[in-house]
Amino acid sequence: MTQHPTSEERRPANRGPKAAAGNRAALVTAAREIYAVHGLDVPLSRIARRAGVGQGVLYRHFPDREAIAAAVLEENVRQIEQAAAAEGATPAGVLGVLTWHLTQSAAFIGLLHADGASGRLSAHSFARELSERVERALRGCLPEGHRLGAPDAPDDLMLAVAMVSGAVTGPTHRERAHRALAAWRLLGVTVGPVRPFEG
Amino acid sequence: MTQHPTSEERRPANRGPKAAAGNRAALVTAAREIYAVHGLDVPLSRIARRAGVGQGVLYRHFPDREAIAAAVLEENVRQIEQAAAAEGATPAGVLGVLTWHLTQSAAFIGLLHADGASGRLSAHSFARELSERVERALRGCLPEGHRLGAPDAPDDLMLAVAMVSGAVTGPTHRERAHRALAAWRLLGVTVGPVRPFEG
Amino acid sequence: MTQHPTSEERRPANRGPKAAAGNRAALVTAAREIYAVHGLDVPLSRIARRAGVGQGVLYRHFPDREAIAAAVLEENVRQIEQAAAAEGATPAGVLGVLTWHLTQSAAFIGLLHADGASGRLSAHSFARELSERVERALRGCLPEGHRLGAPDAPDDLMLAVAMVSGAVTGPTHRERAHRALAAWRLLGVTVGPVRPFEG
Amino acid sequence: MTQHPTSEERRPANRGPKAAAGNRAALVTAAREIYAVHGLDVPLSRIARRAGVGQGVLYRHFPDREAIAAAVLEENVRQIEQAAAAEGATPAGVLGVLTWHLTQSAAFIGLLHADGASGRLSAHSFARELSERVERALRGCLPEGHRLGAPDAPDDLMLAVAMVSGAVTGPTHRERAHRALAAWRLLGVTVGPVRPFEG
DNA sequence: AATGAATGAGGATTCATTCAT
DNA sequence: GATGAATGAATCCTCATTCAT
Repeated sequence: MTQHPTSEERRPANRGPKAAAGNRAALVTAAREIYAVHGLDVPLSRIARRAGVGQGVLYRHFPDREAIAAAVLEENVRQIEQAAAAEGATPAGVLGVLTWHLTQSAAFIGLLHADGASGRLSAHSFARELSERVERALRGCLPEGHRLGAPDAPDDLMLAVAMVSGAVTGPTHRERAHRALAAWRLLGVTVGPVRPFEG
Repeated sequence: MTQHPTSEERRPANRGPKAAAGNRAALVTAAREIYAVHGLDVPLSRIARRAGVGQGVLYRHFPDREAIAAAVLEENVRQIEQAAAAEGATPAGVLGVLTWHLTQSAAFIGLLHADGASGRLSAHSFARELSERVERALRGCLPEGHRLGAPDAPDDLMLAVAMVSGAVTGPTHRERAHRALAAWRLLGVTVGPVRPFEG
Repeated sequence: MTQHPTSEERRPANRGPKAAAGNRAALVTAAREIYAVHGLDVPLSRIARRAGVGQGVLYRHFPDREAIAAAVLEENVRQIEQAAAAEGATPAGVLGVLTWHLTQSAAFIGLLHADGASGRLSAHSFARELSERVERALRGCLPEGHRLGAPDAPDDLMLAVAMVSGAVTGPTHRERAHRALAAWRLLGVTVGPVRPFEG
Repeated sequence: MTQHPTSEERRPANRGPKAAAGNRAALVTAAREIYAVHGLDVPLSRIARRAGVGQGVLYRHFPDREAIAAAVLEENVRQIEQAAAAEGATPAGVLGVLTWHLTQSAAFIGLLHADGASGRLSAHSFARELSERVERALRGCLPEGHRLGAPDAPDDLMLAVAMVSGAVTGPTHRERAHRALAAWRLLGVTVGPVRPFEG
């Protein structure tokens, strides 16, 4: 993840079989960076180029377009899980991490309203799985029987997350974070600092 | 000089200029139906085919991809405006109409969180315009100085709409409407019947 | 030729059958103006629009793309014939008129090296005809048995014209005229004022 | 996501990366042959087909329409440069090579009157560059201070070349060479054998 | 195991030409 | 006779995917 040039337009030599694991990581990193800026609808060749590997390597590690998206999102989800599992995790803190990821990644936003009629991610089981992992992580750190808002609102936890994800727009990270926080506030939910999880 | 129209083949009937208005309407209808299911990122040829016209007709009526999207969305917005302007309009009623459109059209959902980093619609002025028309319509029928939620949440009206749009997912209309209502309820907002505006 | 708006983007009403002759003239004028600027490879619709008529009118008067080019060029050739037939015509004067047309019209330049392998006009008999009319007009006003340059150079009159046409390039009329005159000078030919024929 | 490659059909053999150089050469050859006959305004797909490669290969090697034209013309220019740089080069000999290329390639003819109002090549810097390389090559082998024709004719070298290029027409190579020689003769310029440069 | 060229289908767009009105 | 909409083939170009090396 560090030994690979991430500036686009690099054409490195074949670094040999040893680089396999590193290549995978480089691809995920490259994909994350590109997805963050351009969304999921990007030529795969661009990801490979930015990762500094050939097209074939991408296909070796990820059988299709969804696989790499899943790998990128998996890292987001994992951080949220780690934040939830950490010593002294608070709901506010975990939601802060979740929110941070929402502001970082257009793809992650998409994940959380995946299964929408036009969702790029819908109809892919990995999206549901990842979404459920987020849900489990969040529930795990909330008080037993916790409910947001009105008592008759069903499934309110992930509903709230989806709602916030709908609010996260804007060109700059700062602006997106601002709107996300405003959204949580509208829901009456307190959210900790918006930041990545750092063990 | 660069075209070799096969001058031998049979041509389907040219239905003549009288068909122009009908064709335009057919294109908008076809686009709406396709957008509703697949979102805005659809081959234009598909729209033309479904409308039962040649590709050229689409380009004649709509100079580019945005133009037809704008035409489709404009109808959604117009209904909301009409609902807001109608005799005896109530906030709940207008929001019901708005919500109905959210449940009908993936494209309309997209409009209301346009300007997201990866938004298909962002960076197109028509999206901003339409979005502002929705805002004006809604504000016009709310009590003076109305605010949703917490008093320090900025710009809360459209923020709430964006949030609800984030919640609208699901394969069936029924399910989408259900989630939209749940979202409004989480925000503490009462919404009238979810239905199209009918003068 | 005068009653028709030549500014592009005009959409006049149907002016009725009486306008037929005027329409033809308007088309030729429009075509000439557009050809002068953009060359022959222009959408026919553009010509019709500039002429202020429908596409169909163009096809009524000119069965194909070549026909309108021929009509435009025919006017150039006619002026040269008139210059040659006029009272007190001199070779230098007629060549001046010819040269003026060369500097005015990319299409006319093309005519005079028509039948080149890639000539847009080649393979169309009208090009040969027009070219021959130019030749007859020029020969008619030269002294009997006149020859340019070396005595063994065959067909030297039209060869010289073709050569000069090859020299006529440049963005401005002034520059093109300058180069045309320089070309004639290289051939040792005296050319009168470069101007249109005015009876 | 926007592509539906028919994953069922048989694919022609992928001849592998080794074919790259050969493909490039095949494309240039195909382009030269087609340009010679039809000029530069040819569908790129035709070139690819004649070269026996897919469309994509053409775009891989040549990013746009100009690039392949430049590659083809560059070879013409290079031969002239080599002829000019060769041991014992004479003006007549170099002009013979130049003339040979004029008779071979409609595209090369076009290059030498590039910047005409409707010239396909004008406004492309590569055309000017190549044209200047021809000029330098010719000047380099002419006697110091050489001038063609009248002493007041400006820029007479390339003017003469342009003039000859205007004269080069005709269906057969023989005829084109004949007219080219006649043109040079009219200018009083002696030209050596019309043939390609062979080191 | 990596490279990156080749393939070709698909989508966007333009325009010659026809023809209902 | 005029209008201008409709048609759709042709061209451009992109990119997912395969595969020789």
